[in-house]
Amino acid sequence: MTTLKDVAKAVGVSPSTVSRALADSPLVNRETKARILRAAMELGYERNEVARALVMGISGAVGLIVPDITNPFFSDVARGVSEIADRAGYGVILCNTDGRPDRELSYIRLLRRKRVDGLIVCSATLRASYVSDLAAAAFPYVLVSRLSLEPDAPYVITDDRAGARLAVEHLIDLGHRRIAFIGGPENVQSSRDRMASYLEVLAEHGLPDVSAWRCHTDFTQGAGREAGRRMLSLDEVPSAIFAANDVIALGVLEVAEGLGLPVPGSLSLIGYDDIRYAALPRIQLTTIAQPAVEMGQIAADGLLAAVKAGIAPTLQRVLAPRLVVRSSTAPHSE
Amino acid sequence: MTTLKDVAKAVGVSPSTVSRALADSPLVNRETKARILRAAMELGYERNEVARALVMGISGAVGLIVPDITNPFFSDVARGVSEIADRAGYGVILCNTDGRPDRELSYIRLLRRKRVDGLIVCSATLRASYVSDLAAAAFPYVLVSRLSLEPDAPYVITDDRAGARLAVEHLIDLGHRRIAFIGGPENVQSSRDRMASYLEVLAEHGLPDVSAWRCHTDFTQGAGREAGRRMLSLDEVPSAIFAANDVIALGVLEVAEGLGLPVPGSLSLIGYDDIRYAALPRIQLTTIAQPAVEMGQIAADGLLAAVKAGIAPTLQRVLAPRLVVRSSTAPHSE
DNA sequence: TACAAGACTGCAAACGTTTGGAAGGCGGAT
DNA sequence: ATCCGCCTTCCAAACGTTTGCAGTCTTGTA
Repeated sequence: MTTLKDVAKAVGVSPSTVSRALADSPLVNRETKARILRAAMELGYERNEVARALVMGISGAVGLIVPDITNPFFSDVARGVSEIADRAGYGVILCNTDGRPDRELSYIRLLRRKRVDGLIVCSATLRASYVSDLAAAAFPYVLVSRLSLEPDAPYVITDDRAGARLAVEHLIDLGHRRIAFIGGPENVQSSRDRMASYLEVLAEHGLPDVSAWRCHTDFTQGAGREAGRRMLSLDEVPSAIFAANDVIALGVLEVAEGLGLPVPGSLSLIGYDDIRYAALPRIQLTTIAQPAVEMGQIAADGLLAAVKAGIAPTLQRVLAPRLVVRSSTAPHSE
Repeated sequence: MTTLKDVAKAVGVSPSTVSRALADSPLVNRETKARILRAAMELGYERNEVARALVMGISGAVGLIVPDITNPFFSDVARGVSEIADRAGYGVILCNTDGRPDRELSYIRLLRRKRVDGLIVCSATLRASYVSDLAAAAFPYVLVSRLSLEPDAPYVITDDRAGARLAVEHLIDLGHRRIAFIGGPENVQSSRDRMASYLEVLAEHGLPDVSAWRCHTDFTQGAGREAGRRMLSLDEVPSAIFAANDVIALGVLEVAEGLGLPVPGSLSLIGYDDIRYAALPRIQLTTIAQPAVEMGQIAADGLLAAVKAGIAPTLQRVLAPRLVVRSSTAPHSE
């Protein structure tokens, strides 16, 4: 690879002049600048960003930590982050944790060793001690869609309690009284919030809390199938299920139909996230929409702004979830 | 951040000794090594990978260039790449090109400036001159799922002609004779191959090539809707559509049902890729499966092996596509 | 003629590592 | 007593930039 020095030698100037010329500094003569630019082009010079990062103390990259890029919600977030980062000339380093705290931690370490300029974490579990470490080290980061216990961590989330409320109240409005909830992992804040809100709304309407009708599980289709199968083969089967995300809901949909329980005929089903595939005509899943791409954009924006200003990100943004009624929910008739 | 020097000072040795100790070199005394390790721990030392990258000439990162991470096929590939890269301690830098050649080029440049150790490109268009540049510069890269014109580029693909043949022959076996094809972008090799194979199989069976029944478009749902709408409002409407990927197929599915053409009752529909959502009970899209995660893994494996060995990747792997018959295709009855 | 100012350019240090070679100390063999 | 070799450690250069400071040269002014 050709270096600054090579260009300098070719033109007959010092490396520092080349550096300045390429940075378009007013300190260097127009004509020399032109000669340098031409030579750089001819030699196919490409600045070595790692050398630059070393001296400048900035790497031009941010880390993006997600549980699973394969989940449409997170690929949307990634998309949003990537758009903003690109525009600012930053690279995005992608990490999949599968929700495992040990992997989160080792990723964080890797990324910090790589001296990324900031971190976007969509994977935080509740007791993610590394989040406090980040805060303590004044390392720039933003949490997306998942909170940790760190008191004033910067974040971009939607209001999970409000979202869950929308979902459960929608089912109640339709006349359902046997409403089940399939949550995500217990150590994920948003998952707990949705559960809490579910219980709250139930109580407000004088509906009983049946423990067999609620559970925590994983945010995957397989987990949805499993939990769905369990609940739908209960003696007293729920007439509606609120799943903590769309992927789980699709799993439930699968087993419900398999068990001869048409949706929404015999079972109303509502999801969360409004992933793209929830809108398919054959699916038409009623759900709570979260603006995933936008969340990624906002997080990246906030992070990069702070990084550039050399301060810690401060944004704490709570977006409003939105009920999207499609045809996986129907009035309860018995 | 604490540096090697800080640790050295704390222990009372030279930085080089610390460096060797942390690399577990046999050149340093057991006892000193222990002291150094302890001090490093206490000081919270984290090696600066960018400094290391500068001197070692390797960055510990690979670039992954995809058209759109939001497309399940590519998020699966990303997943596969990420798994392998992680295991080897490499970072993955994600780039979305939206299929635009200018963005591909600028990403390649960015990544080369960042001195990534290798590149996995899922986004190559046919005349991607940068691919030849990579080859010329002996820069390690692997093409995934998309070929360029570069003669012996390393790649991991599935046999697109065979896949398309499976699809079209399946439709013909079902008795269809009015078979349409909605392709991807014309400048994408796999897209052209599928088209070519479609025409070939048609000819082999003495079926006419009706130009209104085939087109190139984008690999998106919107494009699928549009093309589908056009073809399904023709005077002579096809009885079966072969879409060049599942995302397009889902778009077609959407408009077909909207136009009162039940699938597979009035229209048989077959896709390509076998994305996760094609298997949903409500969707049950017949399709040609490509092992996306595995393709990512193979590509990353081959790339990293070559990078470590200091040679150019040589793998040219053609995987077999597989027909997955579900219920979006049915015998033609007229 | 001398001097100041301004416009360029070069020198050298710094960023935090790795690593080849030199150097120091020590024990054992001659 | 001398020498050799081994074990351990250090020195210094190198990776490719950026940038404060100092230097040079030109030009205009007193």
